[in-house]
Amino acid sequence: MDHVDKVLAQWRKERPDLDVGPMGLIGRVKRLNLLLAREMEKTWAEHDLNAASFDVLATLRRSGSPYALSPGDLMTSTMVTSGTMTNRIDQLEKAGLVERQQSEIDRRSFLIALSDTGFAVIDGAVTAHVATLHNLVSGLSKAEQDAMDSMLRAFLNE
Amino acid sequence: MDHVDKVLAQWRKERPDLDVGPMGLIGRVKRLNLLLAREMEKTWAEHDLNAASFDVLATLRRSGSPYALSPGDLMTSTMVTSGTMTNRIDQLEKAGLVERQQSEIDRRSFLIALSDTGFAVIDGAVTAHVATLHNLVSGLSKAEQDAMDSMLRAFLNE
DNA sequence: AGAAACTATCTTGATATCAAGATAGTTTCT
DNA sequence: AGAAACTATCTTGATATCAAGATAGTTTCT
Repeated sequence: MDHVDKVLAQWRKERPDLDVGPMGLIGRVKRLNLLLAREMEKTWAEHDLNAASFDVLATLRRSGSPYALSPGDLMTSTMVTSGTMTNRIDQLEKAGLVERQQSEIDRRSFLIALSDTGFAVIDGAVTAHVATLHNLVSGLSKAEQDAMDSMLRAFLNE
Repeated sequence: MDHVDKVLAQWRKERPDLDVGPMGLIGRVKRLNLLLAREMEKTWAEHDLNAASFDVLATLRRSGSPYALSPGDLMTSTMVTSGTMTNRIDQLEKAGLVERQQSEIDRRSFLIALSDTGFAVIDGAVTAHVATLHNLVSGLSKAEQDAMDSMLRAFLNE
């Protein structure tokens, strides 16, 4: 009888006309997401990063050499708006983790490149982050993890 | 080969030393949550509500007659801070959906009560919301839904 | 060549949230 | 009774985000 079960019980009493079954599943997805986000934040904080800055640095790092993308590419990958991306880049630049490089061919555009410090920071943070992820899924067997992943895929592609 | 698979492929190339398996599962939980949240927002918007206001009104409605709780109780149920709750209540009061009632016994405290309009609005919104939830899970069979719910429970209780 | 349409990025103003602290009232202890 | 500790709620100041629009530069079309 967790929090979600209590909510369902309340609705069944107050609104017996509704079939609230799917609310349990969807409520648990939300809670799991929240729990996972909180745990991951802790690891990032140990490297002086947060969800936003980790997101940008990791996108640059995994894009491979020369570890540079345009703000537009970063917006697409991270699914934030242009205003948000400008703000994120400003802060990362101020912290010395990335630098803006003017494009030679199109003077409207920039490349956002990892600095040497930025590269070192994100490499350390990713290593720790992956270790945290292993911890987070350790309560499920490998088979359960695979089953859950398959179902999530099915859910996402419907 | 969805977005998450592409991210994993990039990491495997750039950081072959890391076992990024769990990143797929956790990344899909995040994306599913985002997708679900977006769909639910649409239904709420049709009733002039958003996640925050639906959250508060639904908590009051399912608490049963007399549909009134203290700000402290609402904070616990909805997991937001006191400043956030004050702001939410201010707006709901301005919209005429709830009213603040001074407690007779403890003059520090209030009860936040659904107004008649508030009751009608949340009852209509919940009915539509539950229909949306049924739509969202319709891609999975009943058996799959149950299996996924069990695994989410296991994950949450570890 | 020059106008119109398009593109890349940044700026502005508004919103929801949080952390920390303020305020007002209540309970406990001596 | 009065002080100390506690409680319930609100206020303040800071942050990240978004939507809309501004700015500067590029491409396409005639």
